[in-house]
Amino acid sequence: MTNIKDLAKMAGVSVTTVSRVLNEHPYVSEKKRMAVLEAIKATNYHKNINAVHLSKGNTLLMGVVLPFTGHPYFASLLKGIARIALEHDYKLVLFQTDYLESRELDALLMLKEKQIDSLIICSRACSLATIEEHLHYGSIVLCENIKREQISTTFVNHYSVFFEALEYLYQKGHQKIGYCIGRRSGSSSKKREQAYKDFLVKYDLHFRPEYIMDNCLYVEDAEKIIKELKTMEVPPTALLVTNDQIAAGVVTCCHNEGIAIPDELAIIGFDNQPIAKMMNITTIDIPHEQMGENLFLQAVGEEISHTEVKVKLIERGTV
Amino acid sequence: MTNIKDLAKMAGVSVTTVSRVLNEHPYVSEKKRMAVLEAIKATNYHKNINAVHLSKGNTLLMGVVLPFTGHPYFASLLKGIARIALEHDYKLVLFQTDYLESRELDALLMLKEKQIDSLIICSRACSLATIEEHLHYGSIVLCENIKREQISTTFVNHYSVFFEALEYLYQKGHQKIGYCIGRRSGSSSKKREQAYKDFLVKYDLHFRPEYIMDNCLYVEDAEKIIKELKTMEVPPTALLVTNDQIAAGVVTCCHNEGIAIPDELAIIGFDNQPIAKMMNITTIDIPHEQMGENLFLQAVGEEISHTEVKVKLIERGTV
DNA sequence: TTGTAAGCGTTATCAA
DNA sequence: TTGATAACGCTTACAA
Repeated sequence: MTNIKDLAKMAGVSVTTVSRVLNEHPYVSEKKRMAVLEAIKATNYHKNINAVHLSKGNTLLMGVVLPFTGHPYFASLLKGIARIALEHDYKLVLFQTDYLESRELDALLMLKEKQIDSLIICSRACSLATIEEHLHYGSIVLCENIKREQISTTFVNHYSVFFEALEYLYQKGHQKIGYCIGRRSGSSSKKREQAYKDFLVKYDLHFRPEYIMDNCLYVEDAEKIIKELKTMEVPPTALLVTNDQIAAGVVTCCHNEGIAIPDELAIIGFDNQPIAKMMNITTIDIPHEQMGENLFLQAVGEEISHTEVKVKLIERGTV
Repeated sequence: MTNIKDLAKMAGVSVTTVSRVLNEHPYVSEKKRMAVLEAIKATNYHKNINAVHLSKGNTLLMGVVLPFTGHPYFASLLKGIARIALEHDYKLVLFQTDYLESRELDALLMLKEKQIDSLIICSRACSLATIEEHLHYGSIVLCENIKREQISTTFVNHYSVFFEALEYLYQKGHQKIGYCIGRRSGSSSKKREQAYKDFLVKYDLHFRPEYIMDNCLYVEDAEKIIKELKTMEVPPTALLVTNDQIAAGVVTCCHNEGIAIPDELAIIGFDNQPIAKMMNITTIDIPHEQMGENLFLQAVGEEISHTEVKVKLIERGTV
C-alpha cells in the first residue's frame, strides 16, 4: 500500500507538499503539484483515512441509535437524517438497539473512543444521567420532549397533540376512547398517558385501564387489539392508534370482523403515511423526515436548541 | 484527554506494559497490572480507537449499501445483518443510495480508504467491473444471482421463483397475467422478465408489453397500477406484485374500486410480510433476515461462496 | 513556495 | 517479565 512518503519520494518533494496537494492547500508550484498528481495516478494511491482521523481527531461519522429500522416512524427519521448527512459529507453508523440499553451504551462507547463524532438518539433506553456523562466526548441530540441545558432536542409535543386528538373525538361525540402505544415506558407514551388522564378529568369521564393497550409495534398487533376489544364489556367507540401501519391493520381487522368504521369504531392514526391516505384513515401528520434533518443539524451545530415540530390533523373517513 | 503515555507515567511503567494490560496480554506482574488499572480508574481513561485502527489496519466497521431503509425488503435484510453484526462486534455504516451510483462509489471509496473492512451491497447500481476493481481493498458481497469467482453472493433465484408463480397461476386458469416490479433495470427484474417471456413462449401466450408495470416501489404506487389496469382493453386476470406492501395496496384499491379478488383479479405478493397474512394475500415467502445473516458471514469469512436461498409459495385467498 | 520534524495514540518487535 | 523504540500514515507548526 503506497503512502504519502512514497509519493514524496517519487515526486521528488516533501511529504508536506504531497499533503498540500492532497488537501488542496495553497503554496504549491504548478510543477510540483503536477509531479505529485502523476505519482498519485501512477500508484493508484489513496489516503488511509484512519491516519487522517487520528491526526485530526474527528471522523465525520455520525451515530444513529434507533430500536429498529423497519418501523415506518424510524425509517422516515433515518431517511431525513441520511439525506442531510450526505450533504454534509457525514456517514451514518447505525445502532439498532431493539430497545436494549446495552446497545445504546455501545454507541456511547464509540463516542467516547472517538470513532463517531456525535450521536443522534432517536429513542432512548438509558438514563439521562448516562447521556450527560458522555456529553463531554461529543454532541448528543435527542428526539424527545426534554429540556436540558446541554442537550439539543427535536420533538413532537405528544401531550398537546394527544390532547387535541382526544378533544376532536369528544367533539365528534365519543366519550369512550381507547388508545394503543408502542411501549408504555417510552417517554412519549408517558406524555400521552398524562394527556389521556387529564382529558378524562376535564370531561369527568371514567378511567378504564383496559382502554390503554401497549406493545403495539407491528401491523400484526392489530389483530391483538381487536381481539382485546371484543372481550371488553364496554368497548371503546374510538381508538387512537400508535401509527398508520397499525391503524391500517386495525381497519382491515374490523373489516374482517364486520365492525363498521367509523360507526362502531372510530380510528385516528399517527404519521400520515401513504397507507393512511389510501385507506382513507384520519391521521395526524408528523414531519418525520424534517425532524431527522433537524436532529442532524443540531448534532453538527454548536449551540444547544430545542425544536418543537408542528403537526396537524388530517380529517378523513375513519372518524 | 489522557493517553497511554500518561498512564505509563502515572503507573510508573512503560507504555508497552499499559498496552498489555489494556489488551489482556500475558506477561505482566500483578503488581504492575494493578498500578495500571488504578491509573485507568483515576483518569477515566479510554482508548482512542482511531489510533488502534491506524495501528492494526482494520476498523470492525461493515458498510451496508441499500437504496432505502423504509422498504420492507431492505429493512428485513438490514435487520438480519444487524443482528449477526452485533454478535461479531461489528458496527454497520449505512449507505442509503436511492439507487444513485455515486453513493455506492462513496461506499467503495471508504473501503479503499480503509474506514470500513468490508461491504455488503444489497442492491447494486454500479458495474461489476467497478466492484471487482475494489475487491483488492476488502471483501465485498452481493445480494444477487451472479457467480463470479471473487465475489460471494446470497440470492433468490428470481427466475425460477417467478416461473413457478406463473405456472401456479396458469394452473389456476389464468392466461392473462401481468406483473409489477420496482425498477426494470435491476438484475432481479431482468431475471423475472426472462422468466415471464419464457413462460409465455412455453404456453404460447400473447406478449402484451403493458402487462409489465415498473417503478412500483411504494404502497401508493398501487393506485397507479389499478388506474393503468382500468385503461387496458384486455386487462390481466392475475397480477404478480413486487412485494406484499404494494399487494396490500392493490387489494385495498380493488376494494375501493369494486374489483373482486380473486374473481376479477388474482394477486400474488412477495416476501410473506405480516400484512399479507392479515389481508389473506397469497404470497411467496422469502427469508430476508436469514439472507442478511448469510451476507454478513460471507463478508467476514475467508472463502467465496454462492448461497441460493429457498423460498416457498404461501397459498391464501387472493388467487 | 518548500521542507523538516514533531505530533496524533496505539500496537508490535526485539533486546534485555 | 519488562521496556525502548520503531512502525502505522497523516497533519501542521515552524523555519527557511
